Amino acid sequence: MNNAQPSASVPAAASADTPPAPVGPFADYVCFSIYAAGLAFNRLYKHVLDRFGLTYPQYLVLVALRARDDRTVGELCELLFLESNTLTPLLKRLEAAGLVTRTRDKADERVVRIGLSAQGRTLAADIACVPADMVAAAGTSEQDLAELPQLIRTLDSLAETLRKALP
Amino acid sequence: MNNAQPSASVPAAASADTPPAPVGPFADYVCFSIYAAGLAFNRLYKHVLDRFGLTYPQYLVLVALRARDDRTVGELCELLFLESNTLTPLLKRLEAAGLVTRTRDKADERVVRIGLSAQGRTLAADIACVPADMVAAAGTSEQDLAELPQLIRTLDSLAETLRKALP
DNA sequence: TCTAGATAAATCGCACACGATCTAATCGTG
DNA sequence: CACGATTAGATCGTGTGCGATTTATCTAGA
Repeated sequence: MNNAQPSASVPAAASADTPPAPVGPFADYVCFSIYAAGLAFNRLYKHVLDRFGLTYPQYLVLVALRARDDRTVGELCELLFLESNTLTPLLKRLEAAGLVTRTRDKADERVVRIGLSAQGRTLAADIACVPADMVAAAGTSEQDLAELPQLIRTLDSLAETLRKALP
Repeated sequence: MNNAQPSASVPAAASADTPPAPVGPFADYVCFSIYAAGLAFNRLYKHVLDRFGLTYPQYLVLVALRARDDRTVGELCELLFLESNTLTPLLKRLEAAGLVTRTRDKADERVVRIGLSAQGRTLAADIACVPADMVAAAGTSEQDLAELPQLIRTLDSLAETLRKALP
């Protein structure tokens, strides 16, 4: 009811101060904040990852493979919360770039295993500086940094709730 | 240093418990949490918005126009943090669907003004139930709800920092 | 054994999202 | 008034993302 709505919650901020949602500030506004933060992160990542020729999800795949190699497509889907119809073409692009290998599993021909090529392993090591680059590029304030652990916990919990709500 | 990392932080969770980022848990993991939460929200929105035939950004445009009509493309870009190259085709789709009108501004022929059609106004009123639908579909817990105002503040502040870091 | 279901990826169509670039219109300064 | 600079949208190409479907393989049960 009486929560001081920060002015950045866009759909409401349009007209002066009418909270139009009958259920309170949730749903619309937390969605939008996540959406907008995702856009902003993606844009900054584009710039930071540009010199590696990688997109953000491609970067995530390399980080996952650096931690452990020879993963199946399904494992990567689960890790990144993506569907195979998104990952398959992405992985083919990484293969075309010479960064990963895609081989049918001998034991189960349905499964495709993804491994790092030599070049991919080198790049996976090189991108270890990306988190630091992001912090530097963002010029993150101490205040923001202090709130991040709680932010992550809340986001992960929320995302888990949403994922469980789907068929 | 010693923050109990929830297991959902994917790129690290791959190998047992090695925090690979030299700068601490930021950058990589908060990005990923936002990314994953955005994916989850988007998927749930797809299902909720399906009966209206709208996507999430299309829904945002209608909500913005419901609050105030006859906006310029640039105003909508600013509100939604999108570029014209994203909004222009989206608005053309909404126009093709008969929901909005696109007219050149008489005073400044460079400007295109977006208005709601009669059908668009009806739909904009109908989608007022979407926030409640989302809450219902998500089965949001009381605990999550309590943390949302702080979550929104942190996300908006973070997004603002990121946006200011770009050219 | 042989086939009905289940499973893993892949394919298809559509809609964002962005960087780079283009066009048309307006503005600013001489 | 003129003309370079700016501004508002639009266009183009690439890369996600997802729902629906398809293909190939594997597994269970009669």
